[in-house]
Amino acid sequence: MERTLEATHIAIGELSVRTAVNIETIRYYEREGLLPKPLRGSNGRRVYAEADVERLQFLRRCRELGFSLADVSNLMSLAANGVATCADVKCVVSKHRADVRGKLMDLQRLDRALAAMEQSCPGSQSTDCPILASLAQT
Amino acid sequence: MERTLEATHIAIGELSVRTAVNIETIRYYEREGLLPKPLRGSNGRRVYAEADVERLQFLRRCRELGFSLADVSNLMSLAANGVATCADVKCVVSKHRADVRGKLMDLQRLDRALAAMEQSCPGSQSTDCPILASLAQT
DNA sequence: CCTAAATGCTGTAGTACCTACAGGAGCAAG
DNA sequence: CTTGCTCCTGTAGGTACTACAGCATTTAGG
Repeated sequence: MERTLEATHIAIGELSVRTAVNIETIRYYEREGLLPKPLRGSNGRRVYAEADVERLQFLRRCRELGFSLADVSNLMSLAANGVATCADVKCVVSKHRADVRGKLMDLQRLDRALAAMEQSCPGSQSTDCPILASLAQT
Repeated sequence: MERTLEATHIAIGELSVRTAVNIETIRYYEREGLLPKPLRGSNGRRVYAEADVERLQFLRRCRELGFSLADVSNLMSLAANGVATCADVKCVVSKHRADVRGKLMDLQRLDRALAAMEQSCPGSQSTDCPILASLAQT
């Protein structure tokens, strides 16, 4: 359990803890090409370096912001080669935000409709429910 | 093409048109047990009745309100036996609405975060993007 | 009457993003 | 030496559809 200055032999379990990403998910990202195939120790186990921690943290933050894996892949290559302009990056973000706002409005409509239903129903022991009636309306 | 008074020989295509539900989706609902297995004509094709139109419309309306298929199944059996109380139905609706409101708040947080990112970025030809910087923050 | 288009059938696979095993190997501590 | 932990591969499941492939039948037009 020695890890002093040269901490560049990171096992998948430690990577998982340090990034708060599930081990199975890490392997999944590798299969999907979002993380590079790591080196393997003589026992066949994956060996990571600090750079992998940073890459995976980037990935996790993107996912928390709701970006698709395709978007994340996109953003990563933009970040990687250093050729990306602000305009390129902002475009990805704006598209995603438009998507989020669309979903937001859908959910707001939904919430209003459900609120109306809730209000219409006394929640009593009656077997004649206005909610069912409105769902069954011919 | 005769369909005058006794219109109780409905083909799946007509059911699809009348309910605005995809044919493949209708067959999927049947497989999942949300629609009863219909009669079959001598040619093996599905034959529906008016009651099926109503059931499928009920189903579609529930889906439009974002209920899961499990919830819909639940609501349908509540509606079917006539033993359901308002309280039972309202409980399903309220749970779902709580779920929707949860997602709504998640999306609002997301939108705020994305808006902040968008504002931080000039969208210029600069290759030093504040969005990438914030995503890569160590 | 014949043919072409439309409709229907079953069964399988793909979508997005993981998560959860099964069944096995290797290594360290007690 | 045994127990327990971590790790490995490969596969299946969940959600709600959608999209074929490959075939049979029905209907409309000429």
